[in-house]
Amino acid sequence: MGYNPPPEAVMALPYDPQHFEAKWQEIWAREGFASVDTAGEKDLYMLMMFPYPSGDLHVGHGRNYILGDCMFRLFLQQGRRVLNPMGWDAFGLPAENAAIKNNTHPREWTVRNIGRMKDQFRRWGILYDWDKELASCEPEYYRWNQWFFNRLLDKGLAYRGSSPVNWCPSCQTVLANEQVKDGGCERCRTPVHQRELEQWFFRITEYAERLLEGLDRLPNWSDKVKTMQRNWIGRSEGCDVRFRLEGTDEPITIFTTRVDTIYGATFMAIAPEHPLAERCRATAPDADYGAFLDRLRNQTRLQREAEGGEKEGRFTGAYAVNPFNGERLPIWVANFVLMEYGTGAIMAVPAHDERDFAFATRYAIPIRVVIAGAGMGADTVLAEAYTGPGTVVNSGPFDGLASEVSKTEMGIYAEQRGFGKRIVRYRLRDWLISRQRYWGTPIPVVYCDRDGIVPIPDAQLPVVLPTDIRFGEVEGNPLAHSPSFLAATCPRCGGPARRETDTMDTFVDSSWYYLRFVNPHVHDRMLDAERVKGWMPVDLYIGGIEHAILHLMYARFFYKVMHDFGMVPNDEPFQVLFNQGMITAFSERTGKIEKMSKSRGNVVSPDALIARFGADTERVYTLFMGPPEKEVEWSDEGVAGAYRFLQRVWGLQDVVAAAANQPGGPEADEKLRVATHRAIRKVTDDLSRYHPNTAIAALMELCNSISDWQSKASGEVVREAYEALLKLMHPMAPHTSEELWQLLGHPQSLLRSGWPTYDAELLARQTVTVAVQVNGKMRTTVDLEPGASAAVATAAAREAAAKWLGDKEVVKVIHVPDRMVSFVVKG
RNA sequence: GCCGGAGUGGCGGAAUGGCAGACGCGCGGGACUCAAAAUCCCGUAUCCGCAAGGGUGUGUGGGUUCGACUCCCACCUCCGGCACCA
Repeated sequence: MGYNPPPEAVMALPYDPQHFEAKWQEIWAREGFASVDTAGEKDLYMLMMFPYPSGDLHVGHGRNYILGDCMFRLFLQQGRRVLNPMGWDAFGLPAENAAIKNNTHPREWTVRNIGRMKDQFRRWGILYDWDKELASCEPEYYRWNQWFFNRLLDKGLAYRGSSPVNWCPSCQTVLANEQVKDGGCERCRTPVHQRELEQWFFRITEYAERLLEGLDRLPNWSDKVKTMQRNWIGRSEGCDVRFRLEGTDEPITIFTTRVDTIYGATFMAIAPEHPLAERCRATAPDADYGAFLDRLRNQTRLQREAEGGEKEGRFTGAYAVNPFNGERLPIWVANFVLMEYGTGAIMAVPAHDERDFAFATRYAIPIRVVIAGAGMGADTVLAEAYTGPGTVVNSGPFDGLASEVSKTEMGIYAEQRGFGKRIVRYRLRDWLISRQRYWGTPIPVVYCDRDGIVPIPDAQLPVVLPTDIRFGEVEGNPLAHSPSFLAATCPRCGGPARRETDTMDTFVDSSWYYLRFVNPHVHDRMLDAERVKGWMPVDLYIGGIEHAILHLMYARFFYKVMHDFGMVPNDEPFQVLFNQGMITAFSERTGKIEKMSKSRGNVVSPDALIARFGADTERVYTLFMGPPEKEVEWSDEGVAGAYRFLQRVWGLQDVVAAAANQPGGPEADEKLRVATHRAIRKVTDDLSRYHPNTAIAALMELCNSISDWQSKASGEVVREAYEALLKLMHPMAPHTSEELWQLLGHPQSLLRSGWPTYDAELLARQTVTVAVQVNGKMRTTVDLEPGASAAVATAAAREAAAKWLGDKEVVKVIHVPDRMVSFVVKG
């Protein structure tokens, strides 16, 4: 059996995707398959994370968009009304750096790249509703960043504050905590420095609890992303306790999660940046105290981490009084206490905290057990800190309580006496949005000598980026050197004012673009309440895992704020989140398998690939490589396999034509029909759970079945199989399937030809192969009618397994209908 | 250290607790060809065996079960995140 080539005369042309791919791209665009009027009823809103228009797309980028297009086409074939827009995250540093390098304007570079990328999408056969296209660098878009900034300001959710911030000397700007990775700038890896600066913040900490709680209502987000966000938010329950600075009435507050150990505190430790540390400069006993402080404060995060947890400190000379027992505790400055977390001061309990233990050991500070675990007593000498639970000892009135109980009791005690408070703290910091760069949304405020910080009234928005800027001529932010931009009028008093020259973090843009897509042509307001109510939330959001914290947390924050403002109908923007894995490749330069990137020299360009094999080959291969959520390595051999598959499908048109009038036979017809309908069932199921890889495997099997039965089945059945194959493969290989569909004589696009349904009755009446086990070992199989009774199945299985059963006693028979029969025998 | 995910042929990978290795790549053999490429057909976990057949196999060790890649416990390795967070 196999491929019997039909006579030369009727042979179709060889598979040549160059010949028809562009044609179909044009037809799809012209017919407007992707356009949706959002004034109408919502069916489904799907979205890919909008890209930064960097210009060069490689096959690794393709994965995201190809997967999305595959799902989109499936939905369209199934007759659904789907909003699937695309836009550009168009502000950002690369454009500005390119402008400096080439002496152009960031806009030119950006617009050119957008053009290139749109063209790339088209050549991949990817459809979007381009009528909804937006670019965040357009005043039409970013004016709403400014408008929303004003709303945040109204509610006290935007504020200007001073705090130690991360400064990247290479990018010449500050960064949010979320944008610092391993102590370096996430973009350029330059170590960041801490600087005390006045900057604009969004009060995301106000929403910490709700950001945390909301995660529980997102069953269709991966645990990975949710865990990352939970870690980032870093909730911990504890107690603030107010100590007194000895010899004064001055309080010094610490935060602890282990108030149950407070009788074991033998010293207090404060961060080098703590105000008290500075005040003790003159009186501290160690001569190098001041130098020590300066050294710690000037350390970068990276340097601090490089010290590998080595505990170091100096005695300040001051003492704190423990409000629980009146004991005086020496106050030390310690390198392991962070000013950013809690109050920047801790009570140190060496017996029950590893860090405190290490520090106390080094500086010969007493260690006092107050929690006795199993086998421990009040006088146990510890070789290491005991951090587990136990019975409270050496703790006055609390002795004998279980540590968990005393944690609550002591908290209540402190509250009643007025020197403490049970409290929840978070690791999450407020979102620093100021950037000292040009290519971003101007922060809409002015500084007036008389009125101070004055926001630009809504009616005067947008504050537009000036265009008379020469790039590369001055250090730092060119806005700060633009006299026309700087000079402003105070909206309040009409006097002269200086305009804010910082721009907004580009993550502000991406925090709400998915809302603008619903009403991109509404010009008098940010959002159209009706349409937003109709279409939000996004049902399916596809993007890379690299945004697990940054974009996805900021967007959730914005959405919750908007919910509180009554602007959106619910409080989580993305129902289902699908994170596709990276495509990697071997890099000659580094000798490793790594993420594709220009700098690693391991990119595969889609241009050459499309020129040689066509876009469908790249699509099929990309989807076939492995499950889309996993990381996979690109292989040129694998591409050839995808090409071969498409070629075989193409070649089958001759087979179908040759079989057209043949009568077939009942057995062959049934066999091929079963193969066809099983494929329909499997492809439908697999695609709906985002497994295009196994869906393609099923298509390959159907293709093999058609080859196998083409000469024996009737022309009608062969054609049915082939038409199903074309419909089923359309989401993965849209050009090839459309062309073949048309060659079969169908005037309508596959996008309007429906999705096949399978004949459940046909599949249900097929004989089933039932496994036969003896003592748990798989021995043989029997073919049975579906739904065979236990008696029938057991009898057949007993006969088939006679060889293994012999005359042994059958103790038990387990029958799983249509699956297996298992004998348990004795002896 | 804590949290999440993963470990299956030469490779990418399939398998609601019920025939492990679908499908593809690669490799071997064959057909076609003067020859090669392309294409098509057959084979391809491993060990014993000419074969029929049988043994062993899903990171390691235990457990639950008639039956475990799948569930439970302990451990190892890799990937990702957080990390002196009090």
